[in-house]
Amino acid sequence: MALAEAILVCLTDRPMSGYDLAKNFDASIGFFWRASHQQIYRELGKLRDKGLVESREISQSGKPNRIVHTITKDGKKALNLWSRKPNRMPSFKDELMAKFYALEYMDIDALKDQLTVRIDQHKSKLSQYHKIKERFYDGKKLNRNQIGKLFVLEMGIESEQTSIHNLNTLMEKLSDL
Amino acid sequence: MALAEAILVCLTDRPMSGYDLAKNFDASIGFFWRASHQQIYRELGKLRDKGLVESREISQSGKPNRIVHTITKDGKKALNLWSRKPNRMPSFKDELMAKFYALEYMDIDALKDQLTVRIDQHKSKLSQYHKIKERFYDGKKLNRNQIGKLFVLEMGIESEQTSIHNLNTLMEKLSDL
DNA sequence: GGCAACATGTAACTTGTTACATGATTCC
DNA sequence: GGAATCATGTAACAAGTTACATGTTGCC
Repeated sequence: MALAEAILVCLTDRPMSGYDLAKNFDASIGFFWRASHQQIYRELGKLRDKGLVESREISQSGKPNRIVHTITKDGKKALNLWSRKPNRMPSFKDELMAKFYALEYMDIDALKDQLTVRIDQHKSKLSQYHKIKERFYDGKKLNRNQIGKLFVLEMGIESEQTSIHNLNTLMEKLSDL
Repeated sequence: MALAEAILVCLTDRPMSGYDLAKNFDASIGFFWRASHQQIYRELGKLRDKGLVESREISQSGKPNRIVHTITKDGKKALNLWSRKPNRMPSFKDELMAKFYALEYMDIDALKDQLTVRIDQHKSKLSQYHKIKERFYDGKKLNRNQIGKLFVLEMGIESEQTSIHNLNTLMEKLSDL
């Protein structure tokens, strides 16, 4: 159910096309929700059927036409309703960590390479978050919606830093083996 | 694909029934992989078909019979192969955090209650991890398999602590709003 | 000429969730 | 008498992944 809400949440910011949403998921809400463009297009269809978003096509010369989706009043009501419902356990899945659970059967050098890759990914996320913070939040007057995003962004920064630290420790331990 | 491997990883410890696995997922590997018992039973059927586990029924008086699954040589080979493959991006989904992304439309008091629930869940995870550490790892001689598990467990402890800290901060910010 | 970005989608498949179903034993 | 634990499963549905499909503009 919650992909629908994640999309609605994004659309409270501004009307967006499926393509915009897919990129937006990677850039901002992607810290706590991921979705591929196929999923997003499918879900947008359902949201339109339920009247939670309104879609209109915008002609563009050269490029293909965009279909821009706007959240409706019913969509906003749905968000408020959702806010009062209890949450599912956050889902978290990490293959790399699972591999450490059977170290005896693993190729240790391969794991080290994979750790390096993972650490780099977290570093690039971290610098991305820092850039977003500087650009859109630091020293700006913020409304309630923006403040919520800033809170989550700051948590994202903390949690990326912790991940990098923990993975570096793991790498050292693996090397000392 | 990786649920199969998560199950195999658990079975490197000792042969287990579907029921054992479901509980084990919650207690230990659950930090980085979750699965319901329905998923586990379905996947065990596939693993048996591929010859990666062997299953035999054990009669019990009173209780229903258990079907105990043991990892085979092919299963161990599959794990080693897996260890050399690159990992997917870890998947992470959190409804509660998503809600902060559209604060304007949310019921703030409801969110505070949900934050309290979440913090308690992390606290109970943390104390569970501490107990496991004391009981099975502290002051013990460990083989390579156990060392890997300890590494991950220590990461789990760190990351629960960070979560609790971050969520408390979030709660304060929400109250100051 | 080739690749990336823009832009939307379908089809087939695998995973994950929810609800249902059975039935004994133990504890309160 | 009722709930929890032990133990295994099916069926239906929702969510997520992978591969395919199309066609333009702009950059190197």
